[in-house]
Amino acid sequence: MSISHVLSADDRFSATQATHSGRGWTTTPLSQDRRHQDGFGQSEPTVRFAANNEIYGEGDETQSFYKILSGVVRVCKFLSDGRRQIDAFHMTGDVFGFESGVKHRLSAEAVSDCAVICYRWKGVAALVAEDDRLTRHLFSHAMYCLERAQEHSLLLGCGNATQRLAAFLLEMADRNPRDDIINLTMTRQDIADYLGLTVETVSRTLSQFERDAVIRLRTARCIRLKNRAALRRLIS
Amino acid sequence: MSISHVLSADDRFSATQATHSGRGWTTTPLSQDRRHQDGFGQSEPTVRFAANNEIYGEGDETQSFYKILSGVVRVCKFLSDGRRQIDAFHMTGDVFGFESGVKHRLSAEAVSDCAVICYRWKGVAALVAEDDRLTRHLFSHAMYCLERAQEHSLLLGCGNATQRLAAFLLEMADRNPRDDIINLTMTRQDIADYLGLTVETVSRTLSQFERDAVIRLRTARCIRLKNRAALRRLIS
DNA sequence: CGGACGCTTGATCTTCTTCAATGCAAGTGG
DNA sequence: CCACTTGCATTGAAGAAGATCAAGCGTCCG
Repeated sequence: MSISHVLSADDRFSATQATHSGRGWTTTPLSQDRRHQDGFGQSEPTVRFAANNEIYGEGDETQSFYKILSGVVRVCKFLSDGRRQIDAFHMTGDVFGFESGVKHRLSAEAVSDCAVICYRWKGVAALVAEDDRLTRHLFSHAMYCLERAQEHSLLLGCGNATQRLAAFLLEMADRNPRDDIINLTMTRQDIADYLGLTVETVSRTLSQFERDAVIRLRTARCIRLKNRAALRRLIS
Repeated sequence: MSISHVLSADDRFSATQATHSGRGWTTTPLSQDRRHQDGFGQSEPTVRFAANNEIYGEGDETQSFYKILSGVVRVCKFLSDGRRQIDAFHMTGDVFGFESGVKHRLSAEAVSDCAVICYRWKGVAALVAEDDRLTRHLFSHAMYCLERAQEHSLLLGCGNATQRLAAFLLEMADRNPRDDIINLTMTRQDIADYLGLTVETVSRTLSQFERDAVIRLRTARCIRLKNRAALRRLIS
């Protein structure tokens, strides 16, 4: 336990604390309702964020990184012309906000109501100096993030709208392999900003998938995969 | 020295070994003409690759990672339909081929004739276990690569052709800040595959930059930046 | 010299974006 | 309970950016 559990995706805290009680969400980082003993020599606060609230902003100091207990988070960058690129979606068990610089290069926002553990730290150097075992964990995590970032580049560089959405659906299905039902927490706009497309194109492409009997749109946010193989064939 | 120099971009070996003597390049990983004492407890071979030769391929075992003494390397992925996405270009001093998995997920090829130091290893775990100081270096390196991968995603997701090329030129200029002259080692096709465009669009956009007096194309591969500010304004 | 290769340029076609309208479900207030 | 608002999603029509197809051009090198 102690340190190593920080980065393991499926520790027991995720399960026990995931249940949140109705309303009562806070709009700014407060409401620490329970503290974890986490091997950092101090207890770590659980913080809740309401949907669409900022967890940290571009330029904020990197005083903490986070682990999701429940909910979905988007990490994104805002451009001067108002557009937005979403770098990644993070779900229960994921660690995010872990950057080596003094300031965050990206923002993080709650897609849905969220509960996260907030790990305070004093920069990579300090952390690494005091604990080699943790270093190794964070290291693996960095390499994992790197792989995912590369895959994302690949998708954006090579794929057309159809391929991007196929890849996106498979990615979401992998995250939550409960039969073939995907519960999208994010809006079409979020998906568009993640895939470098427009809302309209996302919507049209999903509709086309449904006409082709590849998926079933039970509701806009609840999708049933009817033909995974067809999706895989699209990206190949 | 010893370990830390492995990942420092500007160590003295880069300079002394960069001079290669005309022809005589090998087509496969051989020709170790000098060995470095590198703190790994064994000497590290210098290997040379001729332009367009493969350094490692997708699916090859990750037995080594590399540091460039001279030349340019592209790290890329080939798609089933014959297309190619270039993930990154690496130049003198850069480390590449460093992956945590058992097999390489990408290929690496020499863009120009290259000389690289080849560091053999037995996986991240083993390396990390035996040397904490090295771990920290590799860790920083991973975080640096992650940042660059994220920037690349951002570019591919949000930018149009003009913005992608502007960013590319500035990136190249930063790498080799010798006045305002950029010596591109790579072909237009390489650039296109890096930016998710076609050769024609790359060529047209560069021509447009020249018409707008933003750059001067002294030759196809030698570009003079006449108005850096204008390029920066394009990406903003 | 001539062929190969890489680069540029033009004309056309496709795909995605943009603009605009409509639909649809949830929440609110009279 | 029903009108009304509001936010998100879908759909259509028009436009633009980039891809594709097709020549040409320059340069390097045998």
